[in-house]
Order: sequence, then structure tokens, then C-alpha cells
Amino acid sequence: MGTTKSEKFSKSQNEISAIAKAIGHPARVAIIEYLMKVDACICGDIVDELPLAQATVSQHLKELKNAGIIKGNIEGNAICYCLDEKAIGKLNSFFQKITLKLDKRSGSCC
Amino acid sequence: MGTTKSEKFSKSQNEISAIAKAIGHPARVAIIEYLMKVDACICGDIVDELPLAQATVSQHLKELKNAGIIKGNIEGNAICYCLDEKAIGKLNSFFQKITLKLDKRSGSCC
DNA sequence: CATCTTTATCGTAATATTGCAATATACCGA
DNA sequence: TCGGTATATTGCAATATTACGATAAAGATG
Repeated sequence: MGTTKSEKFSKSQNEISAIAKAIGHPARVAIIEYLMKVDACICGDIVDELPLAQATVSQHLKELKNAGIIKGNIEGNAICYCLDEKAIGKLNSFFQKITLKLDKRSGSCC
Repeated sequence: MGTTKSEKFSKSQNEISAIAKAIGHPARVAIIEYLMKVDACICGDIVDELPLAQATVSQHLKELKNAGIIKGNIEGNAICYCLDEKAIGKLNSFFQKITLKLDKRSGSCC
């Protein structure tokens, strides 16, 4: 027990939930918003932006990278992180599908 | 330690991450997809659709409700669950903002 | 080469999540 | 009122996540 029964769900369901899970932490939302703000995927000052220790930030970055939400280029000494459209696009289309459904809902209930 | 330091992040960041976190589990994605499919927010057969025990499904439904992703109406004996546009809309606009940014990115890096 | 800077990893403690059986609650029909 | 059905809650065990100090790894700089 205690383990998520991923194998009982479809690949697509696991994929979507994995991306959503990665966004499911305020620090990681903050990282995403910062990367949006600076646009030009500036490097290492992400650590200074967040109220967390360097090791913790590094871990969060790793999870975002695993989920395909950001990607990082080694740039000499520092590393240059930026948003990766791959995962973002997947979740975006998931939400658009829901929103579409909601818009033209028969409104019969609830 | 071990606790998420929510108080160090903005209200909006916590809000977005809470909704994303709720979607961050394959069973809950499956519930959302099922509610989309049946459209007319049919009641209790959600339990039969999922490969999980009734208690577990009930818990997942509770979390989705807490996050504002679904809402439930008591309908006599059964309960009628359906998608709630409130939380969905919030995350949707978050993603559209990102996608917009990605589209007109200067492409200078990464 | 020695050292600084930047990022990653390890080890560990605290806390949260997941899943289920058992049980409780609430409404329905006979 | 008494089962029968549908959903929620409780209690617990297994596992995952979060956070951080310490330390490692790797390029930059003197």
C-alpha cells in the first residue's frame, strides 16, 4: 500500500498526472513564473529568487526537468534553464479539451 | 522539515499549485476524463469505472472537490458529481499565459 | 595548480499521500 | 421500522515528498 497504482491507468493518464504533479508545488510554480518573466532563460539566479536553500531549489529544478516542463543547457560554468514547450503543450491541450466541453455543456444538471 | 513552505509563496502560486496537485494523480485524471465523457454528470458509477476500492475513490473525489475541480449535488440516494469550471478556468488561463509567452519567445537561447 | 563559483547529489528527519478494510452515515423502498 | 444501497470517515501500514546541511563535481579565474 501507499504506492500509487500507476499500472492500472492508461499511459496518457499517467503522463498528464505526472506533468500536473510537477506543477503541484508553489516553489515550482514560482520557478515557472520566473522563467516566464525573464524571458531570455537567464541562468543561476533562480536560487536567489526563491526562499529556499540551494539544494532544495536544485531538487525542484530536477523534477521540473524530469517532467519535461523545463530544459537546461550547460553554459560554461552556469546552467541556463528555460521552459520546454513539450510538456506545457500537452497539459494545455488537456485543459482546452475540458474547457471546450464545459462551454457547450447541456447545462441540464448541477 | 518535510513540510511545504507555502507561506513563503504568493496566494496565486499556492492556488495554482493546489489545483495542479489535485490533478497530479492518474486516478484523478481518470475521474476527470470520465466526467467529461458522460457529460451529464452521472452519479455513483465512478467507483465501478476505477480499479480502486470504494474508500479510495471517495478520497480522490474529496480532494478534487476541495480543489474546486468538481462539485457534487446530493440527488436522493446517490450523489451527482460534475466538473466545476472555477478551478479549471484558473489553470487554463495559467497555461494559456505560458503558451502565449512561448509562442512569441525571442528564440535567442535554448 | 589553488581556489572560487555554480550546480548536483547524498543522507537524513519531518511530514504528506496512497490505499484499503472496517465502520459509520444517510437515504430509499417494503 | 428494517434491510438495502450509496457514499463518507476512520485507522492504519506502506511509500513518497519536502527540506536542508554537508559534500561532490566541474568549469572559471587568478
